[in-house]
Amino acid sequence: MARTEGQNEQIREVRKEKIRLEALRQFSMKGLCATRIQDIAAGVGMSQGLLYHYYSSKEAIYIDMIDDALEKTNQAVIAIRDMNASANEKILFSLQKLFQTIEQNDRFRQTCRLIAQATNSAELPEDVQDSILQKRKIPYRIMAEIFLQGQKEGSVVSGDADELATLYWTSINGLSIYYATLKEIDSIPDYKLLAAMFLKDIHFKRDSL
Amino acid sequence: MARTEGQNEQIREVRKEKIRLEALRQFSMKGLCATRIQDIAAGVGMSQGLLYHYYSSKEAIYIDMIDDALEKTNQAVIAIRDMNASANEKILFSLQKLFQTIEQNDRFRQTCRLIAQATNSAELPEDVQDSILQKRKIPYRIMAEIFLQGQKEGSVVSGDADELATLYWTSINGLSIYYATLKEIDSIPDYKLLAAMFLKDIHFKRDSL
DNA sequence: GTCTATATCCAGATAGAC
DNA sequence: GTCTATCTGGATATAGAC
Repeated sequence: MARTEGQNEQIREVRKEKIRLEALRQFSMKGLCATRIQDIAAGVGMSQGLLYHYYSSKEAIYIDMIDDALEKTNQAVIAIRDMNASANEKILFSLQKLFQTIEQNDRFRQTCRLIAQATNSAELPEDVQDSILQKRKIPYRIMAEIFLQGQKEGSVVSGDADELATLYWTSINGLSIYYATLKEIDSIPDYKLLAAMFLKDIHFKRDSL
Repeated sequence: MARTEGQNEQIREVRKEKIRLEALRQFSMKGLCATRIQDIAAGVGMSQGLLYHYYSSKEAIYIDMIDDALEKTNQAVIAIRDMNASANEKILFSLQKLFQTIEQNDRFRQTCRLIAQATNSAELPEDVQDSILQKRKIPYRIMAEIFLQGQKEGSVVSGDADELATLYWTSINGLSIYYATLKEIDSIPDYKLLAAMFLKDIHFKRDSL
């Protein structure tokens, strides 16, 4: 009995999701160049030729992963900004969430690692690289807005808001890359330590808790 | 007139240093796999074949760069630890130096980027990767010692010293990677902001300056 | 020490049968 | 949709002449 159109569609979707999962895993570890299309196929459990029925090239898979990762990051940070809360709360909440996700979510760590690699490695065509860099700027810009809000409210330390945002994201980045390389995560620092870079009275609060 | 042995030796040394410089530049941008031996040769201004009279393989160049980078990092942090000073001073001094070097020294940024890539990308044979990870642990261990000293002296916040060291290096790492990817560096945050994660009264000091 | 030419290998991508 | 077999290009590494 022949398969219906709908069943084929379903097979495609399931397969494609498996490819994405495996591609993220491997790309995040080895980067674009050192990851072989054959390894991804083997990881998924399909032949190497079949992969080309889902993606037109290795690069296409990679770009798909990157776009997805950046898009999700941007959505998340926009949601934080639009919270009805003080900057102080937004900063603490975002850091708490980020630390928690770094600690618990393997896929999130892989995503961070992938973004870091894509941003810091120039193995893509220039136009693609540029487009990545543009999207990458959004979280920095939005965090700067939040820090500005905090400075007006008096909770955030003085200084250039863009620089504070840089410090925020580069620290998160360094941390998530670090934990992405560990086999097992035993402990992760207190997110309030990072908050101490930005919030005036955080150490006071820490000690009084 | 034939060249003497000494002159040949000298040519070799000059050439080798040029190769190292160019290899660091390119590896730090594109990683091991995406960097072609031919590009390095072209960057140095020599034929591709000649490179093999200086190094036995592409990987050999890479490993040489990594070892050198890790060695220098370890020496630097050991020198900080052995300073005759309070932990408070050691932490502030090291951060000040690091920020200054990130801002001013192109080669240093490349080195950081290379270490980050080598640590976070699994494109090397496992035994080499392991040896890198071992050497990489030393700065973390030593910073933890300094934080312990600081906790005894009362200047450093409470908490697991290993976690503080992790936060210290991952933040530095994230920052240097970020600046390594920029064409031009206009401004870099105040190093005292980072110090606020570790030192109890840093915000007080900042405001009073 | 330096170059050009070449051997060798391997991975990305395609073709065609089932 | 899936597989095996194959084409093709490109990069590492070597050989041999100057």
